[in-house]
Amino acid sequence: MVTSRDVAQVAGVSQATVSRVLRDAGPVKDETRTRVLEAAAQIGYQPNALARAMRTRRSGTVGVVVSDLTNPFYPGLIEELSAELGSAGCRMALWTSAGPGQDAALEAIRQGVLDGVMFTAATAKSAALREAMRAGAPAVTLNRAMPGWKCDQVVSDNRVGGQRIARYFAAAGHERVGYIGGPAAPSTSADREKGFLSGLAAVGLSLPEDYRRGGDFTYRRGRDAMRELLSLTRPPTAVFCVNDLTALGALDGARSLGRAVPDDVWVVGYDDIAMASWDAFDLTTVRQPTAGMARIAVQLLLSRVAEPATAPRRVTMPAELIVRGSTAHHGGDEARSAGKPPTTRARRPAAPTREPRLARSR
Amino acid sequence: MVTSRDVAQVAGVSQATVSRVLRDAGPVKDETRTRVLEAAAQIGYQPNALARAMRTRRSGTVGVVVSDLTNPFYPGLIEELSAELGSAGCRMALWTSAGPGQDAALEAIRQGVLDGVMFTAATAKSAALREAMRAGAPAVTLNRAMPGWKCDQVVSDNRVGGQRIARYFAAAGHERVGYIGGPAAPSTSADREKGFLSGLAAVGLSLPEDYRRGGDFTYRRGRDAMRELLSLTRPPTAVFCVNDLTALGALDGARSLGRAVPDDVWVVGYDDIAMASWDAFDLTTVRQPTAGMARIAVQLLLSRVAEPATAPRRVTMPAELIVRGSTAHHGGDEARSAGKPPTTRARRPAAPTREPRLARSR
DNA sequence: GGTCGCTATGGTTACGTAGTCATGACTACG
DNA sequence: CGTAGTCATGACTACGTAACCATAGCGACC
Repeated sequence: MVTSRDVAQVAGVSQATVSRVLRDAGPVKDETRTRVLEAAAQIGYQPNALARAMRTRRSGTVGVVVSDLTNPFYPGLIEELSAELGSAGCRMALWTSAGPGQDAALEAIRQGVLDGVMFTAATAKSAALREAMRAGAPAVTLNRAMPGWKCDQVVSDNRVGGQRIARYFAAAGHERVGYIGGPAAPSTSADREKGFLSGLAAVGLSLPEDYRRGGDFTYRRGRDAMRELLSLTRPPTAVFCVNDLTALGALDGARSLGRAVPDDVWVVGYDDIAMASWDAFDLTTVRQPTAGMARIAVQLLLSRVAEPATAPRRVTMPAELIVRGSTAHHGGDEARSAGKPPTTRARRPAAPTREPRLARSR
Repeated sequence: MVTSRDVAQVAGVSQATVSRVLRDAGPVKDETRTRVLEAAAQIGYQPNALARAMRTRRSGTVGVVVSDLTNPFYPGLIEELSAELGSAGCRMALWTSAGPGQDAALEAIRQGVLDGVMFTAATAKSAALREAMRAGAPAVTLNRAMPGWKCDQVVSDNRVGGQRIARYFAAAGHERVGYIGGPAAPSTSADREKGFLSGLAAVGLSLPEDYRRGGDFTYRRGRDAMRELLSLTRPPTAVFCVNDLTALGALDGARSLGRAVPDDVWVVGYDDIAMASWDAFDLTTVRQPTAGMARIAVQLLLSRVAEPATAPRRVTMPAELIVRGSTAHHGGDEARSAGKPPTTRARRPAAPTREPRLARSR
């Protein structure tokens, strides 16, 4: 291994000067600087990050704990986090919270290998987050609001997102609306549900227990829950699903019972994962600004690494309703008479993606 | 921070003894051991991984470079890698090869923060892999065969996988078969294509240029390519897609033209991603043993970390044809006459997943 | 012309651990 | 009972870097 001492020897200076040059810290004569840099390049010197980390107590690595990579929302988020961290000169260590991932991340914090942690799956019961904060590690929850927790938080406005969908349903004249939810603990599902309920209440609609199903963010549960809803004697005509994966299952559940979407029932999801825009689904959904959320999460975390004592911050970003073919022509007779082959689902040729509240198609 | 010296002081021993106890190395009296362990627990000692890494030249972190997280095959693989690495006591640092990810991983190697690297997106042009090996870092390519490269390699048998599909098509009586491929560089697409072609040749079938489309592993390209194929005057009756994502696009492309799957055209993918078994797709595909591949990749990498001089190894694992509803009732009139509502795709109620070569339904 | 202050640099140490070497206590054996 | 060998432990150092402190050189100012 080639060390800064080797560089010093080649350049004819001391190791201290090499360190100064490479960190661009302290006064160095221009001529000396170039001599050192040339020597470093010549012998292929790369600073040892471990030694540097030990000395500075800064590892340059950020931990990310993600709940479930099989939900495509998270891979997208990770890609953006990875890009942001990379451009900030940081590495990313990844754990999945399934299994011992949370504890492994916590262990890494305690062992000093992480400058901070990002939790994308935190709930009020998260022992790992609590312990991480107790250990004094900078921590950010991403996509999770943690009321009362003294950590930085980045979320999109799930409550408003849910409200919008309620208004969207109501504006289209739906009276029997259904809801397929998620686990109780995550703030995402809780907030979306609260927003949806309050939005319904605001327009004079209610959500009977019959029209309300629990879920677990998965395709399978969405499919089964939708089948249950559509098997009711008076099934809902519009169903909001707590996330896209659930909604995709709901779509398939509806089709498996021979119901047409959107003609017989509207389906709306949440997240705008890539698949939502696929032809097979063409799902109306709410898009979270994941790129912006990732960028802000990284900013918050790194600023807290630099300045640990700042007061906890919460950033809430707006969400956007994306209208596609799984809604919007309620009772659309023009679609049924379009003369399409029987094996093709009726679908609007192009879906507008703006002005959600005005999107009613008749 | 609490150090091993603090533990030593509390336990009334030297720091060296604390180190011996915690690494379980060297002779230590039982009584001393318990005293040290109690002291460590009492003051909440956690060894500093950075200092340990610097001393041992072993960071306990493995780098993973993945090409494209939006292809669900990779999240699945990562989850399994994460679990395997975790149970081996290693951390995982993740980069995406899009953007500067490859170089960032290489930099991490040179800076000594990684014990080794896993490349899931390597091609013959991979500068990062070449440089990593030149730097002497243990490296494993996962899901990529690199003929002539002196690195450990873990792949499934993509050639045999392609051959099986050719035989499967031929056994069902298909004479006009199509192929939607992938980029030329990755061994996965190249081997699947070679296998498919040789399999066709073995049963006396050929693949005309018209029936052969290039691709890029994406849904969109699969959809567009399928539309092109089905717009031919004599379109293929069975299409093999180089991966599932392409095949899902192909399914939607076929439907968008009003063609029924599998009645008008069979579609087969490769990877068996979670979505392939969804009702909306019900895709016949080839399953790679990802869990086993991940386990072996970790084994190979860690064994090379321990013993860098061993000869490069390549492990090829078998792939398995999974038959679902996107194939298997070629010309199935019973499906067309099933009386389902026009907006629902015809589909077999339950798909057998075994005995591929005998699966023809008439 | 002496002192102050600034620049440029080198010597040295510390980060927390693992490993090397030395040493004392104790056991076994002739 | 002396010695060889083993066990148990402590003192010390090195890993590669950053940071602290000292110092030499030099110009400016009174």
